[in-house]
Amino acid sequence: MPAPRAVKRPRPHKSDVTRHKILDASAKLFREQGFSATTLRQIASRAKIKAGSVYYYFDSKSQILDEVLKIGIKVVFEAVEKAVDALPETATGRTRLEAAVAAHLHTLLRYSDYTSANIRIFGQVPRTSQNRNRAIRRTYAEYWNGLLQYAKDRGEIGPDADLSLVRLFLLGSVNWSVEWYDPKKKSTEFLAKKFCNILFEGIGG
Amino acid sequence: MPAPRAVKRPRPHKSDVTRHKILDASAKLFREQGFSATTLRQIASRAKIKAGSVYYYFDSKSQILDEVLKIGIKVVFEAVEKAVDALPETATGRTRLEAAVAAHLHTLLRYSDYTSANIRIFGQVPRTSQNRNRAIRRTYAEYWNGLLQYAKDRGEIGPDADLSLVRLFLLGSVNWSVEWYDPKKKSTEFLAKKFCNILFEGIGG
Amino acid sequence: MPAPRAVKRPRPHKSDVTRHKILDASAKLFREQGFSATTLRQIASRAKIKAGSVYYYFDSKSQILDEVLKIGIKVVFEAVEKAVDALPETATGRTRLEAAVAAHLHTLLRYSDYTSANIRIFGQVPRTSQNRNRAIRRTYAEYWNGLLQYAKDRGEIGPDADLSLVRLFLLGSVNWSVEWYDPKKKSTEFLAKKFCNILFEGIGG
Amino acid sequence: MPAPRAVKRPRPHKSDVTRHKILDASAKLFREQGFSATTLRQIASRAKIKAGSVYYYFDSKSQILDEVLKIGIKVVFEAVEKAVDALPETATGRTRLEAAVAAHLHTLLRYSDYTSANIRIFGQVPRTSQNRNRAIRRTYAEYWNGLLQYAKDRGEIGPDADLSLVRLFLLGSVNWSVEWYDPKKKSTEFLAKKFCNILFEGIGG
DNA sequence: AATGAATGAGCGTTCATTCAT
DNA sequence: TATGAATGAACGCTCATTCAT
Repeated sequence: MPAPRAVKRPRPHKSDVTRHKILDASAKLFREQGFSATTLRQIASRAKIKAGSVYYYFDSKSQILDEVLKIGIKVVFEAVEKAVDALPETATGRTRLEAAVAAHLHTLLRYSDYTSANIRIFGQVPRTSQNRNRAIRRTYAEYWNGLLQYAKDRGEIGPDADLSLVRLFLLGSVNWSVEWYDPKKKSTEFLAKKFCNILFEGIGG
Repeated sequence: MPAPRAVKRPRPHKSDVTRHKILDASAKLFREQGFSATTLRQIASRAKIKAGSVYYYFDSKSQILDEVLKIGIKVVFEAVEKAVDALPETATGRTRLEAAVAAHLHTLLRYSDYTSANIRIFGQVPRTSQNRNRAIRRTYAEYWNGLLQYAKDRGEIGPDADLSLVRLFLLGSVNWSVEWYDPKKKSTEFLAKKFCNILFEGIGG
Repeated sequence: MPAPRAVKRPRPHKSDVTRHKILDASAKLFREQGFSATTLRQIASRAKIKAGSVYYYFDSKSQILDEVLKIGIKVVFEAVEKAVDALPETATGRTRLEAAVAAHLHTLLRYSDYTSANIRIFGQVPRTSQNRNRAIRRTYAEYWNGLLQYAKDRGEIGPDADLSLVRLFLLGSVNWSVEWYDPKKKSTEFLAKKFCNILFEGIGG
Repeated sequence: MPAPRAVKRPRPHKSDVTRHKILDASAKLFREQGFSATTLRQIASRAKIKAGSVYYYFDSKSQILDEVLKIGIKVVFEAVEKAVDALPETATGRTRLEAAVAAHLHTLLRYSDYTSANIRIFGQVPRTSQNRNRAIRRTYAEYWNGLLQYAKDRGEIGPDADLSLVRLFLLGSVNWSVEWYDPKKKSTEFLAKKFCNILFEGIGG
């Protein structure tokens, strides 16, 4: 997850600002209503411009979608990487996983409409858009596999575990939280801890 | 969750058949494309009738949605209950949970477009329709809480576990499988077993 | 205006009854909403049958319209003729006119939905239906011309009066009352008297 | 009834022109066929735009109706007021009434599709639209009452006359002319004169 | 850089009508 | 005699998109 956008364009043009407003508005609306229930006019209205102006920045509604989907993964990927990298080299595999889960959850539930939009709508979006998002998703999945492999190599995960399945199991729980999470009740850090506890120790009495 | 439809109407009218075809077509399409990307004409075409005829059976597209959502929970609820009830009285809490997970997964992934449609689209559907589906969803959630409580009471689940959170964690993983499951790779029974193993024993080495 | 229906069919078949119910329902609805805003299903529902059954009695919606329009004039024509014929031979032209106005008003405002429907909707109905109603309307107009001519011949109407224009003026006022008449405020007899007073004596001080 | 639109917007936008074309087309079609028999596509076609474009200017078909109905009364009101105001202060009540009738008739029969549409369709239009038109209709009726009262105060109308009834009688005749008037046969001025003669002197021999 | 105006395609829905039963 | 089921055409309306300004 390299190449922060800011390197390319140190001082954002006005156009960059508007472009961002369109994307922000779209992410929020896609997340709330889904892609096809969201109209260009809703997007434009939230971005405080007129519908026609959107086409100065994007060729089509599905180009906006592609960008939103891409940013959604990019943002969560960067956050997770950053959280793991911030750990001391001596950190255990489990500590790393906990940091990753916490960062993923925080991004998904508190920070980024792009990520939550991606997680929520991916399955209902036109297949062509899904396909365009698949490469980056795969890279992100590989990163998690790496995290799990690291722990397994160090004996923190039992030798019989099917890591792909574990990843699916863990990220399933985690992503599904977008459907029920209420920020007034629990913090994302608390949740991350609990999820990792269950994952590692199980609930058996 | 009893009441098999067949008892009420032993010989279905022609109209019942068409009504069912409409619902089946809708469930499949909603599941694939989401609610608002699905058109009445697509539904009609899959049901092999003309678009106008749909209105002989339903007042509106969202009435179809309501019915699809309702059936989606009803069907999985009935399947899970039936699977658990089929167990001997002596079955452990964990066995019951495993049977429940297997039945839920099978219904969701192999059997019912209604259930998978519900799980997939609920979050992107108009709030009014969500609300109309909430009562039965709550009942279903209560049933799972009961299953977990049973295991906890018998000491199969540790005394500190927050059962609501466990349910969310477990059903999250399970429901999320709708996004990645490939019937050619693993059976739902295998998956159920694995999920329960992770849940109870954890992956710790 | 001869041929009372009962002569042709002394004992009405059941079908005659239903046919009548359809016509009654149509007249009422056409009068209230106009022709094209009235649906076959509304008609059927008021007649307590199903929409398809209407076609056992009529070939099309506009055939119903034709019949309603025809009956509308027939009924008021018969009522007016009867009222005039009931007068003694010695009755003056003005008395005859007053009786005619009273009968027309009563039929239009209190008695027949067919007549009020005709008066209200004629101008907005397809030209073909208008044309089919024109013959009987002309006959009715001639009858009024006769009434006026009778009065003029006897010197009750000034020799310079253009009778066609007088008829238009009088029947205009009278027919327009369908737009404002409130049965709780004035009787049709009172109105007829007033109208004739204005027509004959004017309002000049 | 003053307020010439032109003062507000000296140079009409292109949009104003199209808006007007839509209203003109609607008034003409409503007048000819009634409200509900008139389709958006007919309106658009007469306005030389596409059906969808109508919605750039109006929210709904019934908003067009409301505007047409309002303009219909506004226009005839303004014309009548202007005609009466053009008379010398010394003009008699009868002269004023004659001018008013002439202006009303001319607007209704020769000048404004809005006014003739209003007069013809009001009774068959949805009640909600009727109600929205009622305020301005009432104001117009009051104006006529004022005209009649003026004549009565000066002794030109007999002291026993019920002015509301007289107004209904007169305007009934006048409005009804929309159903039979043929511009090739008589001028509206001629008709106005005749109507007032009958009204004031009656036809008595 | 942004918009007002317009469009074409298609949407959910209605409705007169048909017809086997 | 009447209806349940279905249809085809059209309706009011929405929407992504275009483009001159």
